[in-house]
Amino acid sequence: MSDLAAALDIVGARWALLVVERLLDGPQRYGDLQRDLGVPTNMLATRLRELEAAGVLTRLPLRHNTRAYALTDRGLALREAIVALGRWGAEQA
Amino acid sequence: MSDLAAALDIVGARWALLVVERLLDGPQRYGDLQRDLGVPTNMLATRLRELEAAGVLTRLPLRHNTRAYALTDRGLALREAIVALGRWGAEQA
DNA sequence: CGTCGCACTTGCATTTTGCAAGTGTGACCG
DNA sequence: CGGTCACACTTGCAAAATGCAAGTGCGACG
Repeated sequence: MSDLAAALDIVGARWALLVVERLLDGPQRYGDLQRDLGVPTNMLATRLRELEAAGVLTRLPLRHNTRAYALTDRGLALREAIVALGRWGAEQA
Repeated sequence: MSDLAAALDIVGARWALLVVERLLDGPQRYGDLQRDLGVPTNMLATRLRELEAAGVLTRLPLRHNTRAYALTDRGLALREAIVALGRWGAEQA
């Protein structure tokens, strides 16, 4: 499997990169991600579980039943790729 | 829709970026892509149609019922993003 | 005129995604 | 102490995307 295929295996699923992009601005709560991205709640829950398992993000417990999701170093390392893809997308206007 | 979302709308589908990556090495024929990537033939046909419609690649007629697929400028512009994602994928070893 | 390679298409099973509604839990209000 | 609320999910089911296997069309070549 190529390097690109390995990357897509982790962040190639629908919404995954968009979640990571949102977290580049700092930790976010579940409801914030949901409202900002418009992602279906079950998909968001699934993606967050997968990305946590892949070591891309972690859960930070806040108060009682509230937590925030924050990128790990591995997640932050996606910034370059996300910026590059975003620039490409912007050029298609 | 964000720039990233716009990009993923075009190259976010499964196999799409892998096809583009393969074409960064130069034009390829259908059978070559299929064998090199291990992509199901109907998916490959669908992706090639979509990527052509999006202006990412073009068909170059060779002889009779053979053609090659080549990236357009728009397709070549994905190189930076693909390299960045590939590097990230390599770091996860 | 029959066979071959190439580029697909088609039919159907499996998997992923999406929508809508429901669940659990602790804080806060009266 | 009971009721309501916000938040973070889970669940059930329909729709869409993906994958597998087999089939089609069509020039070239013998």
